[in-house]
Amino acid sequence: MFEVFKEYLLQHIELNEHDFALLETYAHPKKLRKRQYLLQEGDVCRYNCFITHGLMRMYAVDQKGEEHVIRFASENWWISDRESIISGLPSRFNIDAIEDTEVLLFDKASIDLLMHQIPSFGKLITDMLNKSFVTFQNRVHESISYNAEEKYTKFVERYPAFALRVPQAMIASYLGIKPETLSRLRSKR
Amino acid sequence: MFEVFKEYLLQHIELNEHDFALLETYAHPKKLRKRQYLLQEGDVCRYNCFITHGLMRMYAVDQKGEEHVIRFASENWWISDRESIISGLPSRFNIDAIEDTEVLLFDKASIDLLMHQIPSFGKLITDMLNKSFVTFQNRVHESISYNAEEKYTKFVERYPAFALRVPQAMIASYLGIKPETLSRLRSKR
DNA sequence: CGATTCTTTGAAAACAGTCAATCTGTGTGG
DNA sequence: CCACACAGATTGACTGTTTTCAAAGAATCG
Repeated sequence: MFEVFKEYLLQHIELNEHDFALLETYAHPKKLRKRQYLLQEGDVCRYNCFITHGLMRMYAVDQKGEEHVIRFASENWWISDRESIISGLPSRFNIDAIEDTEVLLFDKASIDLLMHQIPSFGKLITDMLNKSFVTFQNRVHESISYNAEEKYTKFVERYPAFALRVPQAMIASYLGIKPETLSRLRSKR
Repeated sequence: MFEVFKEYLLQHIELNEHDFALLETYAHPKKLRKRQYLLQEGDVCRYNCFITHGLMRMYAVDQKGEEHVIRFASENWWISDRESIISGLPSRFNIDAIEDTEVLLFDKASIDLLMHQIPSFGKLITDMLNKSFVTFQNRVHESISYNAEEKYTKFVERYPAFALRVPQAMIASYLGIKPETLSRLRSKR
């Protein structure tokens, strides 16, 4: 489990054995079964979560009880409610497992300490935040610029793995359209 | 012009006169007339831009020549194409002034240097990135969860000043709807 | 298998977009 | 100061897309 994380780190930065040992000290492994919550609306998000295996989603539930998927995340991605971690306020979002999933959890204090102790790890985390920012900015761009069909096409191009692994209704939710609409635009080619 | 920036800094962090002097050294003031570009599609974005007076927008233009507003920014906000600054690649976006505007420009090297020399300024910039991230995440959330009328209502609640200062057609573009549609949903109350 | 969940399909209604014309307010040049 | 031009906003009639509700058909899991 930690091996996957080690691989991930090696692909981005250079670390010695001492750094790895330190990182491992603060990593809390956890296994989640399909449908199991990592974070539930109303709770404070305490962990930055690195996914070593599996697939998760972050979503909000509106007044009508409908779910709206904010993002998906699979192996070698981070997921958490940044807003809640930073502010210490209850989250408005849920995070749960779409498949059986294995993660490494790092609480806020650990991340701060590790970023400080291992500057290259700090840079990695900052780069990750920058990338996430750009990803969301692009998502906003696509969301306001394209119609349902174009959004779906772009989603499949960008995330072919998600298109296969995620139930269609959740993809529809992610795109901001109804499952019936997605089914229909898929069927006409 | 720098005074506005100084006020902004004082509201967030504590700095001594030496820090202010250093910041001022690297701040390049610039005046933009209404409709003037700060960044044009295809150019590399070289500056982080702090707005001291006025109002700007960042937008993309699609194949049909239609503009899609990614974000607005006014006094005491930062604007730039982060993706282009970081990567050094040409920007897909335009940034221009909606009103006559005054800004302070900081190139990438200056920001890096200042963040390093003045840790509290570094924290401010990081906090700003975190805030921007959360803002875009929330925008995605609203964009996939609400219909045209709800999006407009929330926009007015969140940005009452923009609702007054920005032409309606640009607000429509920001919300991902047509100007006629916005006009119509405004007129029924 | 049987039960549950996910997907597809149909018909009608609601919503948003298109195109064209008109209206409004602003600012400019004569 | 007026007349005009121009950009922005509104309105109408129509088209097209997406949602809604309901039912039936697959697929998956214990």
